[in-house]
Amino acid sequence: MARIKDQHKLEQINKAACVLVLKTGFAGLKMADVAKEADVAAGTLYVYYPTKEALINSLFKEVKSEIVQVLINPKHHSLSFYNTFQKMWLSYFNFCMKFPEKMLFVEHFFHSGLLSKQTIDFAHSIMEPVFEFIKQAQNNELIKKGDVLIIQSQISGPIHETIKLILANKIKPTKTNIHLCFEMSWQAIRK
Amino acid sequence: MARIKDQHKLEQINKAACVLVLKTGFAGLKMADVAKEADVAAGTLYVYYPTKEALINSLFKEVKSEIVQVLINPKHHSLSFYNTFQKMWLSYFNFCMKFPEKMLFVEHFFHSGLLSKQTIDFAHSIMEPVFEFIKQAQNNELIKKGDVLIIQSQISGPIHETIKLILANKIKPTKTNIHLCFEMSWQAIRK
DNA sequence: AAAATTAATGAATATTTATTCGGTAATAAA
DNA sequence: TTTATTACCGAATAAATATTCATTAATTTT
Repeated sequence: MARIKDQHKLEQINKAACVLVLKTGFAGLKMADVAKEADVAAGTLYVYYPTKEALINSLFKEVKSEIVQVLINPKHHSLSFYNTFQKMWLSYFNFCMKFPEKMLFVEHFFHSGLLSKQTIDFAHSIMEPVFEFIKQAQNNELIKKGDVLIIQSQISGPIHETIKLILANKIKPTKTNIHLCFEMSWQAIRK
Repeated sequence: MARIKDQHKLEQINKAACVLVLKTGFAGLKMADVAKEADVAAGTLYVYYPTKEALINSLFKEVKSEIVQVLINPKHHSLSFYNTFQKMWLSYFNFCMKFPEKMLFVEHFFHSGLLSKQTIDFAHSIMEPVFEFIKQAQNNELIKKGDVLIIQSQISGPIHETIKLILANKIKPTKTNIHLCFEMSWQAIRK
């Protein structure tokens, strides 16, 4: 009956927005630039999102979901905790290396004041399975007790900082460096 | 011969900028808002800084210097490495708790693309004494070998994430939580 | 193939925000 | 006390940026 929206175009827009956040920081995120990078007209952005704020919130949710999916890979759940943790850690590290713009996008916007409360709550709730995974390990006396959020920050914090240093060309993503980063996180959380 | 600049007013402006970054994120940093928060006229900002970019760069350098001064307190240098490290860690943690706007300001802007290369280089060079401290401990076989930047990211990363969680009211800054955070970092870096 | 529907366009417009500047007020030197 | 100098003000302006909308192009249905 009518022309339908081009899903590919939406992906182009989302990717463009992520890439630009990485390149220019999110203070520099301009709708005109997003349109140019996505190779669409400025007006087209408003076919998919009513406002810039909506674009950012929607994109944030999508990327955050993608990250959680990277973390909770059912394929890794049959293994021992250490092995599952190791796979999880590596998956996330590799994801960040492959799509630094996505990691930075989420990092930058999370505490930016630009996201709606609804979006923030969504971000926390979607992480529940990950927290459950940590809690179970605590109950089995495999890792330290305490608030799961603090445990988690000991894992994600160093990864993020390390990736940033790699992006800034201050360190190289060598096997040695990556292994050191993982090993330290493991020593941090283990009993 | 003439009226002189009011140092206090400059401090007001700097503090206002930091506070607003914390409140609204730095994408929302507007010169008019800074002026209002600092209780000065918009034009006054341009007495102290030629542009918004200059304001941000100057402020960044100032706050980063302040942070480094917190880290390298000569009073702590006579102690054992563990004790010095502990004091250092606590000083920094307390600083972040007391002035979260400063920590977040530096965090946010460091990878924002808004800082000049000169400012970024300054930030790295000023950290040298801290890196030296870490290297010495490595030579004395007290902590793990490897790139000092990776060691450092294992310490600052969790602190930053934890402070952010506290600010977001997701966890409380109890003795237990703070101690857990410290203990994990120590276990991460120790030999 | 024609009609109907809506995606897509991009120049024009609205809005927001950085910056300027003529005037005023405060302070230091003469 | 007078004069010189400059901080300070804030409304006006300039610049940057988000958003609209009349039009066109593409796609689906009949």
